[in-house]
Amino acid sequence: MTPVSLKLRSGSDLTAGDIALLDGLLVNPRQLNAREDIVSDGDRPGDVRVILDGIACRYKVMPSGRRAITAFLLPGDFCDLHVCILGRMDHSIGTLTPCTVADFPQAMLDDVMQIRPRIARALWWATLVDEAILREWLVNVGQRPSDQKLAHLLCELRLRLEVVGLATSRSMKLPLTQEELGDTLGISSVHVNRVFQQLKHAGLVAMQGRETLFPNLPRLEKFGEFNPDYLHLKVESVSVPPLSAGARQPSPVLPSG
Amino acid sequence: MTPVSLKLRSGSDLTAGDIALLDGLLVNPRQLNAREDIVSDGDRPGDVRVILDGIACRYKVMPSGRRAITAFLLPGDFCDLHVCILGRMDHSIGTLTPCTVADFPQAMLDDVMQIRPRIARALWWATLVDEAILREWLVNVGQRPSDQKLAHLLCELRLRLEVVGLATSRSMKLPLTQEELGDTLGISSVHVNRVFQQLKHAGLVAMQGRETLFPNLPRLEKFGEFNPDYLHLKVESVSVPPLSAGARQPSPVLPSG
DNA sequence: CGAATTGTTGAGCATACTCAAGGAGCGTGG
DNA sequence: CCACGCTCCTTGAGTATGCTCAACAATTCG
Repeated sequence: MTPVSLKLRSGSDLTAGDIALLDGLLVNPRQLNAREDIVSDGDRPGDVRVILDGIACRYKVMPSGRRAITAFLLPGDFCDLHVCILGRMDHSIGTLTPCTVADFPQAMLDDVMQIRPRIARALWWATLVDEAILREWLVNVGQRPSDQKLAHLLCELRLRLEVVGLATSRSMKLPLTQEELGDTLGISSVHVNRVFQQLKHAGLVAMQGRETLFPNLPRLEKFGEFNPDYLHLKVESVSVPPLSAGARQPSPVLPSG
Repeated sequence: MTPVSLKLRSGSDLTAGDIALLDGLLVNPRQLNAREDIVSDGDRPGDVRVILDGIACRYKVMPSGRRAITAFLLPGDFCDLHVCILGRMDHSIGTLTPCTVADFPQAMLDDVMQIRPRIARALWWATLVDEAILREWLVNVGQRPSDQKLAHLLCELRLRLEVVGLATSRSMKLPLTQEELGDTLGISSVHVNRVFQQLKHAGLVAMQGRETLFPNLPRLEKFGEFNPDYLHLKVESVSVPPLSAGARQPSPVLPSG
């Protein structure tokens, strides 16, 4: 079973037949090095790329030369489902680690979506979850102080990796540099470093070689205000008790008119 | 013609018949006051809501009580197309100004998407553009200094309003408070005020009553690093290289008939 | 006209940035 | 096996951007 079906199963209802069909349609698997583009800004790719192994990212390059990372693509994620409609890429996708990538031929995609409504629905679901993640990142990056931003991002990555079998509630292997985390959170790599140390000193994370350890995941999730609802997983969250809205200041947001 | 078809026509190819059908399916139009919720976090709404007039927003409320605005919904925008699949709202939608809202019955939606592939495609397009806007906001909020953030947001709103006939290249009527702009950009309302004044003094924007004027739109767009490509409008703008004649049409994703 | 909301300004402070230098880890080649 | 070079991490110092608090002015709306 590929990470694709692992992932889609986590949020939708696919039968064994659906899964076999899906996995069989992934063609032309290939290895890419770290720091290679899978799809570049302005491309009009024909087929849809899927990540089978490794970590990639969506990114935009600012006029200043700074890179803004807008998504992490983990095993099982689709790179550019949307390009079939929008035509041209408005951002690039590049590998962060060495990756295995496969293609999902666009013609097959059209057929499958007609013939297997459950699969069409599962792909819709994946697209919409990507959008929900974007909303959550926007909130994270826009509104929280850096220590909470980092905590939140670590929690999300851990859970998404767990879905595809690459993390546990205790640890994950996260081969990202502090600069990449900074490009994601909109803070400098120097500041990522300092904030990371704060989290370590607070006992919220630890490092063991290249493994990131979570000595106290509930506390980390509470600190990062991480509520996994936005990932829309079927499996009710393992580790997370509902975020007690321990509202520090229950000020109204939309005053009743 | 409703703003819905105005908007969808700007990015996809709808026939007069499609448009008449779409507009006819909007039922139960109603007036809402400013600062009312259209859909609330956790809801499982049945039908899809559409904004016909006024400005609404998606927002999340942080544990601190702070409101994070993740999208503006302008006339012609769909509120919650995605809920059909994801089930539960992971954020709220509320009016910012008095609004006219109508419903698009979910059953109709399913039918129409099967029978009219062009409409299905247009709705897909709208969803994907929403996602592209989110990516751009993430970059804007995460990476740019406040003055550029504000400039960029103003440019986007102006263009989106122009699409539905509510702005020109000279001016727009934007009834948002500085606090709302701050909740969107992740900066305080006080700072919005100061930055706004900088833009005015620089001659990039001006106010005339409630109209926002653009004395030098190209300069504002340059300053805000605004490149409209991410809105994926058909009307080709500035920097977009020409589509080669006889360009291959991207194949449809949903059944064509 | 009065109440409420929104916009404006100042002062002091906190968060996060830049620049810069040094250290640790790792792969490569002599 | 060690030396080298590269990348990444770490730390310090000075600075800047943006925040909070607070007061007041202007505008809107009932």
